[in-house]
Amino acid sequence: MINNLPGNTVERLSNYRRILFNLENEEKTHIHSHQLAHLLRINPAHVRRDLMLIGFSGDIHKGYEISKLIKSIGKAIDCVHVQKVAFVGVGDLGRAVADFFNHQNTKLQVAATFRIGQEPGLQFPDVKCYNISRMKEIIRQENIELCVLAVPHSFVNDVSKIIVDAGVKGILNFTSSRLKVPKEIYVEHYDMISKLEKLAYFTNKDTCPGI
Amino acid sequence: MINNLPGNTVERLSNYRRILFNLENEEKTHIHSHQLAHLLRINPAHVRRDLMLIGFSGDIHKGYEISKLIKSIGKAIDCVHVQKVAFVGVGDLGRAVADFFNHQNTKLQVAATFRIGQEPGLQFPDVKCYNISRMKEIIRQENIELCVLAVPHSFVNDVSKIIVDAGVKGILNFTSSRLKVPKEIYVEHYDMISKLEKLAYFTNKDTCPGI
DNA sequence: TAGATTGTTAATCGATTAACAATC
DNA sequence: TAGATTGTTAATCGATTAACAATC
Repeated sequence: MINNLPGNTVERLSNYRRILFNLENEEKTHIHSHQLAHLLRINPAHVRRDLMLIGFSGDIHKGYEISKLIKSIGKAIDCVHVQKVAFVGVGDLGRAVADFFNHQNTKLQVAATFRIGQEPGLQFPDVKCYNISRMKEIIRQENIELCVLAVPHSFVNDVSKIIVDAGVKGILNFTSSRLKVPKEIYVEHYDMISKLEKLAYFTNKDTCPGI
Repeated sequence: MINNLPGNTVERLSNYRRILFNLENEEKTHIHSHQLAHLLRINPAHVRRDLMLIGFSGDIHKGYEISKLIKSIGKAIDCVHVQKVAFVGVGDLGRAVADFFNHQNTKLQVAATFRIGQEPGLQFPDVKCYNISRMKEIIRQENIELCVLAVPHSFVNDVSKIIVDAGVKGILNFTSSRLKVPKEIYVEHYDMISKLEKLAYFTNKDTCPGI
């Protein structure tokens, strides 16, 4: 891993890789910075700069070699060991993510989903769904390190406490609450309510009576 | 509405308001910039600057008056009419969002959820769930303007075409695909895969062998 | 009054983009 | 060669934060 990458660069590298996987399946071997940029709706200079940060070089005529770039991104952002992810209360939205991780050969793997107050079952192919009462046990047993958390407001404190006690290191937080967790736990917060209100604002601002 | 607010400010105003609703329920009447900032883990200057942008003034001793601030945020970011939202393929994750909008008195309202290939039912209290085959019909009938989209990769193009044809103005896109929609449709993209890979990176970078 | 907070400008910080020499 | 692309620096842009006069 390369230690000092900005968060936004890491996200973009992840995006590049996902697109490169697809291109590889289409038998493409090389891609230019402006082509990759176009696919992601970003600036070509951005692509070149990000690849510069991970020390990857392209050919001035052919562009970047796709298979090597995929490996190079892996060396930059992936950990050597596989890391397991759990979805807590997320429901259907996690399915596409689980499909991607568990079929592409990545270092992340969706190991379990949990839900509140409902009989568990096999929610997605290859991923077991448990009742939330078994969460601590399963997280420890499976050595799960990352959680996507999306339980109702009234459960947030109890559930996040269990998650942290079980040894999870990072949480992607879809609840509208700020989590009270130790500062060594990395939390990424996503608030769908404020994103929807923002969306509403921008779809309205030219038509609604303004100031 | 105030027409030239930066997107980040709109998001923060939405967050302020949500917190203010809670404080109002606790019978609080006033709050200082540093208190609001603390609750959101941001800088007090940020709060004051955002409120300056919407032309709201506080009392130098008591701080900001909560009920008036809530109204003022509404005037700044809400449209005069109620806007309806649909969740397409989102599943359980939408529940907390639906609960919030449909119980707090906001200008957004979750009017329907759709799912692929499963018998529909009443998924959340007060929100009907339909099979996706009825989507165009229902969106038109209910005059739904915003969609949260989270269907599997292979459905994205067809479903987003239907959504746009039905007249939706904004899409919160949780699929990993960039949508091909007319440019007057406002799209906000959220990519859970890259967020998880970023989370993995930051939880690992100090312990994994680095460069 | 002394002390604290607001409103607002200016400084800082970081991320994005433009520019261009080097290269083939 | 002429033209195109890379790698990299410098400029730009926007967002955040510091600072402080004004106020009560």
